[in-house]
Formats: sequence, structure tokens, C-alpha cells
Amino acid sequence: MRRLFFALIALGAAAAPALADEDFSKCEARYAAIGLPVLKSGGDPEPIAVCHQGYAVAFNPDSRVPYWVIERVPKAQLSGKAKRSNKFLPDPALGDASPVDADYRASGYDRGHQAPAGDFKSSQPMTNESFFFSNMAPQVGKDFNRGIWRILETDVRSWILCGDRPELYIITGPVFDEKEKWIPKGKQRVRVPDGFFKVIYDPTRKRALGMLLPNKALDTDTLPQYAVAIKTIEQRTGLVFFPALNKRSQTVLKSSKGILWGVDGSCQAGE
DNA sequence: CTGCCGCAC
DNA sequence: GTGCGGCAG
Repeated sequence: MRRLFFALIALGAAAAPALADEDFSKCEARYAAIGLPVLKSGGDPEPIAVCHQGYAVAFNPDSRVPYWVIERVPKAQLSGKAKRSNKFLPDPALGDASPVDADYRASGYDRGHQAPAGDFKSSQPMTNESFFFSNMAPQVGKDFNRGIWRILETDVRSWILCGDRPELYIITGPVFDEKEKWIPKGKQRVRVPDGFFKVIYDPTRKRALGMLLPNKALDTDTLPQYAVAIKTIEQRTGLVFFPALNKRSQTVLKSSKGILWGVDGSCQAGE
């Protein structure tokens, strides 16, 4: 009992990391080449903008998951010795609006990273920040988050690490059906997405790829069939991607259903 | 928090 | 072995 008491104190002390969030203008600058995703409706409710070193978020304070999370991943960011902290922390940038561990506990859902922890191997602070709840959404664990979704994340990294792409922009977020599902466990509920998208942009080759997967157990081998036109993701989410690109480029990039990209020969992962 | 466990690749 | 998690102590 005494031991548990001290453990709780230690947890409480560690829960105030005081990792300062960056001024959001820094994120606007970092993603200026393609522009941050725009909510067609203006957002209902209005998103809370969060800027961290490795990613930016438009957080929905009602559903309490992100509208979107954007990363810009240069090759050098994928190499290093940073370790997963496994400390899922309330995001200080969200204040009281941040989900907390108790909101997910015993829900049966994983606290699923939107920007994956593995995208920040070069930096322990950036890896730690990826565990903020501003970057989480409830995901089916077995055969989704730990399966096909992880494979997708690994493939994207391999396209940078092994595919002669100096960097990629990656936007990740949830999609919802009309029928609402919520985790009612915590003091504040969290909405359970019915699916997740990734929109990936290669600024060097000027190519883009959309992926849209249902939030349920899936056969890993079926990943290619979840490629969709980015236009489809826009219709489903009410988001507009790449607002800084000219109309003609946007139309071309968003109109056709893509296929998963490849990698160079002798590189690990991929497939 | 630290450690150990399962699962998939 | 590596990366995604959970859970016990």
C-alpha cells in the first residue's frame, strides 16, 4: 500500500512535463509549402490549434480526437536511438480539453498514435511529445493498430528511408459514420472513429496518395485495396488538403485513386 | 516509473 | 530484433 502511494506520487509529478508547445505560427511556416488542412465548414466545433516540434494538430474539443494531424518527415528524422516513452500524457497545449489516460482505460481500444512514435527516432523529446493525447484516437488494437495500420506506417517510413524521397508530408486523422460511438469510461467521453485516413505528399515528385481504412480488424495483405482518391477523403471528412497548392495541381493530385509506392532495392521493411 | 508480456512482421 | 501496445509491481 505504501509502495503504491509513492508510485502514484511519482506518476503525478511526472505528469507535468512542461514541454512548451511551439507558437502556432511556427507550424504554419513549417507546412507553408502545401498549407495546413482547412475545415470546409470552418469546423464545428472550432478546432484547437496545437503546434509541436514534430507535428501539428487541429483538435476537436467535442469528439476529443483530432480533426487532423500533420507531419513533415525528413529522412534524417527516421534514424536515431530515441526510445518509446510509453507515457501517454495530457497535452499541456490543450489544457482542460486534453483527454487523459483514464478516458481510454479499459475501453478495449488502443490509444492510437496519429503521427507515429516511430517517425521521430532522431529525437527523444519529439518521441515523447508524440505521446500527447492531442495525437491520439481510439483504435481497434488487434489486427488494426498493431497490424495493418502499423504496416502502413512502416511502409510510409520505408518510402522515405529506402525510396529516394528526401521528405514526405503526412496528414492523418479520423473519419466518422453518422451513428456515433463513444468511450464513456472517463470523466469526459471520447468519440470512437469508424475509420482513419492518411494523405501523403511527396514534394519532390509532386505525387500524393490517399489511404482510408475502417477502424476494425483487417487482413494485413489487404492494405493496397484501401488506397482511395484524396477527393474521397475530403468528401468524407470535410477537409481540404494542400490549400497552398494551385487549383490545377490540387485537382490532379486529388482526382485519381493511387497505388502504394515502392522502395529501392536493398532496403529493409517495405514489401 | 520500471519492467515484463503478447502480437505481428 | 523492432515497433505496436497492455499490465503488474
